[in-house]
This record gives sequence, structure tokens and C-alpha cells, in this order.
Amino acid sequence: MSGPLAAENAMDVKTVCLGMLTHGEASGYDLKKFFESSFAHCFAAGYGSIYPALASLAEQGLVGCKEVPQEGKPDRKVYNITAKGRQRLLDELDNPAPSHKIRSEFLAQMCFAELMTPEQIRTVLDSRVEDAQNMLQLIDEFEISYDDEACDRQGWPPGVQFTLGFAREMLRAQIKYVEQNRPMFDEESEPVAKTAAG
Amino acid sequence: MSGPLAAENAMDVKTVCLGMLTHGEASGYDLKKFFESSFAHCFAAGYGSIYPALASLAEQGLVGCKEVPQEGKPDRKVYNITAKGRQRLLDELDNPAPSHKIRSEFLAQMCFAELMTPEQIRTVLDSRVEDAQNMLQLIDEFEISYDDEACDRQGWPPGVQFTLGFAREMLRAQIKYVEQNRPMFDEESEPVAKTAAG
DNA sequence: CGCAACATGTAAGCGGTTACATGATTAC
DNA sequence: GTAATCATGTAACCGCTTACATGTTGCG
Repeated sequence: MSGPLAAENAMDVKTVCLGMLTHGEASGYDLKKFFESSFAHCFAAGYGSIYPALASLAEQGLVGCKEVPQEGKPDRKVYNITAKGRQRLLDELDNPAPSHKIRSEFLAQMCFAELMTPEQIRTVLDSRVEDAQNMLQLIDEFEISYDDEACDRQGWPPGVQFTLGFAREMLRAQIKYVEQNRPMFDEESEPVAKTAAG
Repeated sequence: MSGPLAAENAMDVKTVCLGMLTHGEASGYDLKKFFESSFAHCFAAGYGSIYPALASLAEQGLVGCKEVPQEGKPDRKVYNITAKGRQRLLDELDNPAPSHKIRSEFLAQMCFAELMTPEQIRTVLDSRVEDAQNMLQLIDEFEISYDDEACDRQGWPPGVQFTLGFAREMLRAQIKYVEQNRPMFDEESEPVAKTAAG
């Protein structure tokens, strides 16, 4: 500890919180909503990681915190990024090859589809499509929400737009692929499989 | 233990190992190669999780194990799935809504692209495309490998084909999106963002 | 009357990653 | 000689998930 090896850029929940605060001050509760709406597709997080993250950031002086008293509710703790925090964020953003990992019980399960009944397969595929559609809707709602907020920015910054668009494309591609390839499992008559590139 | 609450279908490394053994017997080393080739995109795993998983499966009688002595190398432990294991696998596969989670440092980082230099952005996007292309190649190589193996199956079962195709489509969509939207960051002249649906 | 939203946190646990440990053979 | 491949494992660590704990306001 205390060594000079502190420069490991990680992009964990802490860093993402830090980044979110560059879009304006927010409470842990606010950030959770962000994490579970448009952000859920690429980087989910719950209270159990957000609150400790904010506490840790505050302790390191990377964020400031003002407690806004409220009646009948716990004090709202509104966090804002400090100059030191902004610098740290820039350091973390320097990672030239950030990871993009998928952990899919869905795909793992589908690998062994021949051990499932046609009905089980149908259910699983339906649930995946439904899930993707819900995500798409969340993203759309989120994108529009930019002027709900109490500030006059003109839409989200390009970085966020890129990320939202990326997620959208992935979800659309998912839905398309599932719909085009589900016949594969109905009978073993027509092996489609190649996503009809035409 | 011994409680009746053992029916939690999880689709963790253990279960995937179990499933892989339905395609034929294999050693931990073999499974690792599987996990890091075509499977890496959707469910990565290292020795640190595979060997303990196999040990645990063997302990529960879900897999059998024969030790094949070798010269100058540790005994090769070849595992095969048991009837009990097959039943357990069927139980695990019953999950109607398996998860599909993404943890992307890449997307998290890109959210804050306006804090990065154009060169940093370029590097990050390049690395993502390269990564995706490597994955695509791994998948192609893997798909062809079906007849390399010492058995006369006619290509992978439909489940595996579905999974491979899914991964391919996702990766292609990734590359396409990145290439089409990188102008977004060159100058702030042409905000493309919507993946030119034409 | 009960549930959802608001609001913050703690603590245990779990699954997986990383690094370590060992050692012969083969190819460059 | 030195790196890679074959081959198996252990142990510490770490970050995240889940469940728990608390309390008010307001809607249906």
C-alpha cells in the first residue's frame, strides 16, 4: 500500500459514478436510476455498490458532498465532482483497450438446445426478445429525458449518444437474429442459421 | 445441506462444463480451450474456475473421471457426464428467462468521450474493432474444427450453431456501428449517430 | 390498507479472476 | 537457451450481488 502503483485504470462502478457526475451533481439514488435505465444494458449496478463507491470517492476527495435536509426522509446527499476527481477520471479514461465482456446464461443455455423441449426453447427465445424490447424502450425514454432535467443542455453529449446508439444496434440485431433463426428449432427441416444476408 | 432447496438453476461455469461434456468426454485442459475460443465471447472462464468446477461435479457424482497416465506430464483426467449429471443439466436448462449481461468498460468509457482526446478515442475504437475481428476469426476456425475431432458428427448441433451465429451477428453489428459512427468524433460537423438505416 | 417511490446505508457471501507452483517435451 | 504447449491444481483477493434494516409520504 501507499506505493506508486496507484495508476491502474479500471472503469469500475466508482469510476462510472465519477463520470456521471461530470453531467451534473447527483445523489446515490439518482445515479441508481441512471444505472438501471439506459445504462443497465452495458453496466448494471445496485445500491450495494453505488453507495460504498460514493463514500469511497468522497473519502479520497474526488467528489464533494452537500447534505440537503428533507422532511420525513433521510438527508439527500448530493455529490459533485472535484478538480481532483476530474483529473482522476481523465487518468482512468486513458485505457487504450477497455474490455467489453458478455456473460450470457442465455447463450450458454442455447448451446444445449437439443436437450430442451421445443416449448422450453420457445419460452427462452420469447423472453430474450421481450427483454431486448424493454431495454430498447428504456433507452428511447432516457434519450428523450434530456430536457426533463433542470438544465438547458441540448441533448446528451456525443459520447453518451454513441453509447446509446451502440446499445440500440446490439439489441435490434439480437431481436432480428432470434426471430430469423427460431425456425431452426421448430423442425429439423430448414437449417437457416446464417441470418439471410440479403 | 440436504435441504429441498437445491433446485436453483444457475448456468454457471459448473453447469456449462456439464453441458460441454454432453458433446463428448474431455479434460479440464480441453474445456479451457473451448472456453477461450468460440465461447469466450459469451462466457469466459479460466483454469481457476474450471478445475474446481470439475472437482465439484465429480464429488457430486455428476461426472465420471478416468485418469490417463502420461509420460512426463501429469495424468490426463478425462471427464464424462453421468446419467445423474445429465438429469441435473436438464434441470438447470429449465430456466425460462436466462440472463444476458454485458459489462463493458468500453461503453462506459465512451460515455465520457468528450473528456478524451481524438487520438485516445481513435485508439479505443480501433482496439474494439480489432478485438471483434479476432473473435470472428476464432468463431470461424472453431466452426470448421468439427471434423478435426476424433468423431464423425456432421457439424455442431443446432444449439451450438445458433450460439455461434448469434455471436457472429453481434460482432458484425459492433464493427459496423463503430465504423459508421466514428466520424461523430472527428469534428463536430456531422452528427451521424443513427446507423443510417437504409 | 397496502404498495410504490423516496432515500441511505451495512454485512455477508459468492463466483470468478489473478497469481503462484510444478515439470517434461518440443520447436525455434 | 528459451519460449510455448501440454497438464493440473491451489489460494488469496476483489468487486459485485443479495438480503437486511429503517422510515415517511402519497396514491389507489
